[in-house]
Amino acid sequence: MTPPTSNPTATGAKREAILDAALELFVERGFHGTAVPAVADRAGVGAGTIYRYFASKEALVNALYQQAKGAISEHVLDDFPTDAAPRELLNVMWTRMAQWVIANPRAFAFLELHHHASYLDEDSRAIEDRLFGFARMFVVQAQGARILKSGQPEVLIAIVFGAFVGLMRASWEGRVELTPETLRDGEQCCWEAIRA
Amino acid sequence: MTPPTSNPTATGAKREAILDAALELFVERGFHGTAVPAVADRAGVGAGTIYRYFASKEALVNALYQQAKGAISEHVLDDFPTDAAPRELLNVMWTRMAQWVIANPRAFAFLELHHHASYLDEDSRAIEDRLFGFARMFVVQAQGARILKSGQPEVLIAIVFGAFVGLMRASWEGRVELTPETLRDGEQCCWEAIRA
Amino acid sequence: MTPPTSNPTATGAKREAILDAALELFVERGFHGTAVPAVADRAGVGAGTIYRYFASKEALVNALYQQAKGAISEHVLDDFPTDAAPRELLNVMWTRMAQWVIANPRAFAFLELHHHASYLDEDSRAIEDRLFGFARMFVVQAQGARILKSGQPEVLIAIVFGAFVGLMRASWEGRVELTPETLRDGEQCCWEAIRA
Amino acid sequence: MTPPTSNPTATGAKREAILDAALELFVERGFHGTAVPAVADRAGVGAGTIYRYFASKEALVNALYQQAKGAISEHVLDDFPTDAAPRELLNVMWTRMAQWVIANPRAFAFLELHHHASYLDEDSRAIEDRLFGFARMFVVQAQGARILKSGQPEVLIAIVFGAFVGLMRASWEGRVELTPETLRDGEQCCWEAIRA
DNA sequence: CATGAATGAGTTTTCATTCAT
DNA sequence: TATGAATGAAAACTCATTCAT
Repeated sequence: MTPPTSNPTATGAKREAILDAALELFVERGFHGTAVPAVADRAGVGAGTIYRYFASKEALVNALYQQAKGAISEHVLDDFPTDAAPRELLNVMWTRMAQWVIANPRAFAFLELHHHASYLDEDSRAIEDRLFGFARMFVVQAQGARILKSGQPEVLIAIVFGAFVGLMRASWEGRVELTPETLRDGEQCCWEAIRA
Repeated sequence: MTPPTSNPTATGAKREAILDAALELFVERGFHGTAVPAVADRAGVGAGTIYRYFASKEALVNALYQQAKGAISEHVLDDFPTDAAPRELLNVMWTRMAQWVIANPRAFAFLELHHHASYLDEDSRAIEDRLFGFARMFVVQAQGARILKSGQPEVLIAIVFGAFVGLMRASWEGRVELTPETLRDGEQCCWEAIRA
Repeated sequence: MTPPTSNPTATGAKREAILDAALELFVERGFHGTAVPAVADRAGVGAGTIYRYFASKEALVNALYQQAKGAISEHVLDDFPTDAAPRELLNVMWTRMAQWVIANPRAFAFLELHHHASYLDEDSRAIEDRLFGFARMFVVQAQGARILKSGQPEVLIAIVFGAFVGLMRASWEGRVELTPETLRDGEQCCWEAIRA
Repeated sequence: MTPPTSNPTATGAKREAILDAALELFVERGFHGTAVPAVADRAGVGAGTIYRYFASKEALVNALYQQAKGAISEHVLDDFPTDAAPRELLNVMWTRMAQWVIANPRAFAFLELHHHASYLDEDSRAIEDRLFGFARMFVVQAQGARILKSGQPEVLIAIVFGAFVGLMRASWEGRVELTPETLRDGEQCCWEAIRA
């Protein structure tokens, strides 16, 4: 009667519980600082169960990384208004990134903390940073139109993304509150940082 | 002839070698991912020797943290031209920070990676972020004088520091080259980001 | 139509598949080196199914041992020509043993490798070695008739069985080929080894 | 004062204790049936200590195998009277093998039980069986001189070595006592088994 | 002072066995 | 009856720390 996909204990429930628990603990204590049985405990499963879903602790962290990186990219780039003006493009990207971070704060923290870690495998590294690629394309266009400052496009991108991350970190650490105004102000700062 | 306590290369040589080795390894592999004997090997000392200088692995990482945080603060704030105009203050801070990071790239990476880690002790957390405090003071003053954008001063600070870190990370990861022009451009972006 | 208990392929098919798979794996990797799920995989049954036929992994290895030991004894001793001359008795025993080993090479290897293992239970140990008992009886008789060398009968038996096993091992390891001539020559050697 | 080599706790004492303990346990319970901490307990060292001397459990079993195989070969072949008559050659080989087995019963059992095991590495397999090579050479010579039976030399060798192993196993299992007479009788049986 | 061999607690991982389906 | 997902006890192995030299 109940469709299988709506059953909360359906296929994948344990896998999700493990991923959730691992995300929390890897953010709190780091990869090497987190013992597999601790993940199992928090997920409410036996220690051996983790190895039915992930070949190793490394496979688990990589699955988490690829999932999170894919999810933020998809959220930001889905139906992206490619033809909009640069100011509007910044607004869309900034707003969508902020939405995703607010909805998935731990996943964002996880991505930041595990960026370029030695236990990430080739697949994780190979996930081209689609956000970066997109951003670069638009920056180059807008530089051509003299709308943005000239110079290496990577510098402008590093500044905007850096500022975004700085704001998110300030929020985790309780130094600023992420209100709509704060976000809008931050976005405007970034626009003025890069416009010609 | 030379009194042992006054010979800087003799007395502190091993301690320095241990700190250097630990800095490298903690950046490469993280705190929990680095074995104490590995630090000893890279430092060229016996494993037991580390415990003559540091009570524990945690004490070592905290010493490193406090040393690095103190060093960058001192480099930036020493003889700080408190009375200069806001644009000049940003220039001094940005330039000195960049100088220190270029001279101590691993130490800066270490500070970024180990920020707020669970194994940092009270002393490490208690190092008030003097840079932050200074910056906040000037931002508030300049906001009062309508030179900077209004709003929470922490937002402006998060944006500028975030952009700085973003630029440094882009440099480690080879996406931008840290030339004097790049740095000057980045600084100018930040100024335009925050000025009223 | 066919009563289930009399259908040899239906009723015992899974049990046989499990025994066959276990025989292969125990020979390849040893008892402790073989995982129960690996046996299930090779047998083409579920892991839980094994426990419907055998109470434990130990029960499985013991069933295998007793089956193999019983089978070789039966093959050799069935309708044994008790009254034949010693030379003829050796021929019958040697020939039948060789037949069985050629037909059941893995079972013979299994018996050799698991002889006196700590996980064999009392029943397995208690299977009096009927071949041994028979052989001893004939050796003692033939010694009495001055046809075989005098001395402890167990020495002669150990030599003949040892030589037989040596030949079989040389065959597994590819050092000799088990042709009818080879077997006949080996038998003749053994006869000359023990005759008075 | 005391020369280091005569100090019972000198270099290697722990390594020897580990090898001895492992030899006993591998014979009693097999490779996979023996836990590393059990070896450590019996050797009177900490579990971690084993890994200071051997890279892994596999490295330990291989060291043991190579040591034992080398020792028996050396004992038998050292100063071998190459020019003696075949009957004398058999006597020397048989007697020396028996001496070594009586002095090192567990090591011989170990070699028999771990022969061709899957966890032996290339080096262990590569130890050419020098005894075999020697024996084959003499058998071929003696066959040329019509002193031994003709046919594949490997068959005669398999029979003699098989008989020897059979006798040793009968002794471990308490079926025969290894007196000088028993050994001499066994040797004579083997001679009559193979002579032309 | 400096060392590095030694250790046992803790880590990742495997596996015999159970049990809900 | 048959299954295979789940498990926890136990395996191999690592490493922070100590201490005899």
